[in-house]
Amino acid sequence: MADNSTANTLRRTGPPRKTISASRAAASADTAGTVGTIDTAYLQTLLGYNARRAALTVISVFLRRMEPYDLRPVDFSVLSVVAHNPGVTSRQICNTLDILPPNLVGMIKSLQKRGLIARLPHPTDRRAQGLHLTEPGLQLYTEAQATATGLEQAVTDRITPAELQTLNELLRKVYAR
Amino acid sequence: MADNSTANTLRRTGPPRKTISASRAAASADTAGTVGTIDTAYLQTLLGYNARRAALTVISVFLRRMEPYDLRPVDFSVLSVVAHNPGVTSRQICNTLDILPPNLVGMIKSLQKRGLIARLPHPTDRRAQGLHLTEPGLQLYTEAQATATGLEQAVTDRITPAELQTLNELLRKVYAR
DNA sequence: TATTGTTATACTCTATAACTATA
DNA sequence: TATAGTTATAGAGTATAACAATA
Repeated sequence: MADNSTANTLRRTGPPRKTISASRAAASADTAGTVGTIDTAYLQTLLGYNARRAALTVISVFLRRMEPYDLRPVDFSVLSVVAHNPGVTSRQICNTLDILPPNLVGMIKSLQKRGLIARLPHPTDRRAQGLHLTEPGLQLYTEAQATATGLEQAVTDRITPAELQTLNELLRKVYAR
Repeated sequence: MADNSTANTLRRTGPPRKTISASRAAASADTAGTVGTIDTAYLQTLLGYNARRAALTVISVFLRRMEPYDLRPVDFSVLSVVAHNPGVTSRQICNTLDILPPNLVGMIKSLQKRGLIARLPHPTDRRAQGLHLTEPGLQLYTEAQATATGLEQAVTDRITPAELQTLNELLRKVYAR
């Protein structure tokens, strides 16, 4: 935790401060030019900063635990959407996960090459293709999903399950626009 | 919000599901191969997914509103640390913001070239250099900080200020390890 | 021997333009 | 005329190795 003496003046809920001179003075009052503990109190008031740091923390654990399945977060997300929405098209995945079409092509190709997904002709639109998990794909994804659920519990061991649910709900309210 | 009939079975707080067949059946029961609304209920239970989506949402607004200052999120973070910790060293910034030293060099160089920061000889360590905001740097950062505070309020208009504070506190508990 | 700042470089991620086949 | 999928490619972001100067 950062120094509370300066944090209190920065974390107040009122209007934005006009200057930052108070906290500058507080941070450099003791020595001339050297800094001990770094004051990040202001950045810690920013949702963008906190959300990004938290996401990177979770993702680093994700990368480690998903190594056995050779799945990056985006691969897992794609598999998850296909698993829960058999017959989904590439374009639908792009819209759902905010992936640009050219960047999805390689992922789909790779997952298909690994035998995890299959592309079937779309029943009504000959331009599109319906994506489905293969049997090995379903087996791998099922294990990966259990791993994902487990690592979430591990990485959130500093908050209660109720707090985690609150956290997820609040985050969804921010990005669901 | 996603379909609650399937979401309820996926969002429960018990142990991980062994299979995903129930939600697959639910998603594809009506038509053979086509998908209407995409079910992302499972992904929405993952903090990693929600935090990343929320961060990207905030960042996209950040990029737009910070255009007048020509500051990316990382530039703003660096300026913020320097502003609140005059005399801080590059290495300290790297440790604080999780930036690798080689990737900070160019940013510092650029901010210095723009006349926003100055590198002064470190008082006790001749290898290091203390970073400080210039007067124009302080002026620009002060405006940018007010803009950042303002855009946070705009992007979190779906939750209350109290909820935002809860959200930020919970996120910090996740990444402060 | 370890650390600060740096260069060079490779790798990954993200974004844009343009094409084809079909709607 | 618009959309689904694709190719090629550019740009931004992130990573490792290795070096000189100093601790």
